[in-house]
Amino acid sequence: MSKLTLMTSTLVVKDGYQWRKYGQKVTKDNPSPRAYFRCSMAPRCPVKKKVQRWIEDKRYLVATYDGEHNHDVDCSIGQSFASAKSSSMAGFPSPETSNTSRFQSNIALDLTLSGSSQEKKRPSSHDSVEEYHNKKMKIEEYVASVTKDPNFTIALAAAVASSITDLPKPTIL
DNA sequence: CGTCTTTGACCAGCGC
DNA sequence: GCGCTGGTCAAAGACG
Repeated sequence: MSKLTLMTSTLVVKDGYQWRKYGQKVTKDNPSPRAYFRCSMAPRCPVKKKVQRWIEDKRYLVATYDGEHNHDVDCSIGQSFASAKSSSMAGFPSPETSNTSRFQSNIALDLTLSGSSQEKKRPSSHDSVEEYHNKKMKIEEYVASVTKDPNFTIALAAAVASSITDLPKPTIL
């Protein structure tokens, strides 16, 4: 739950649009809760987005877009999109990608979690090394297929740019 | 004080 | 017709 809260706490995600969460539901096919978002940049924008953790690997987020934006990306947001505050939505496709791939699913790579020490993706006591390698193979397979997509390069560039421009400040605790 | 998130309740569609 | 499931609404609380 806390991870989901983390996921949904950021309103401006890196697809350049502003989203408002209006619901959350646990679906049958995926134990991870699915969150429902609406575009809040334009009151009449019919676009909806469903965000759910990928069942194959919960480090990844899957965002499904429904509809088409009837407005442009806010320039300020669109620009800050490259250097937006780091959120777990990192790796979203660029605004252009989102528009051209309307009515299609977009995969959002959760890059921040990959570096999270809290993530328990290492082989645990009940997670054999073989199983771990199996999962790793699946991920690599998925990555290989994704990297063939030219849009992925754009998304990756945006994600890398954001991580560079938003280097964590030295926190004094 | 205004905005946003959370979450339980409600509704509609679909399969049996 | 009934039950299940996905999607949406709306009230309450949290936060800046």
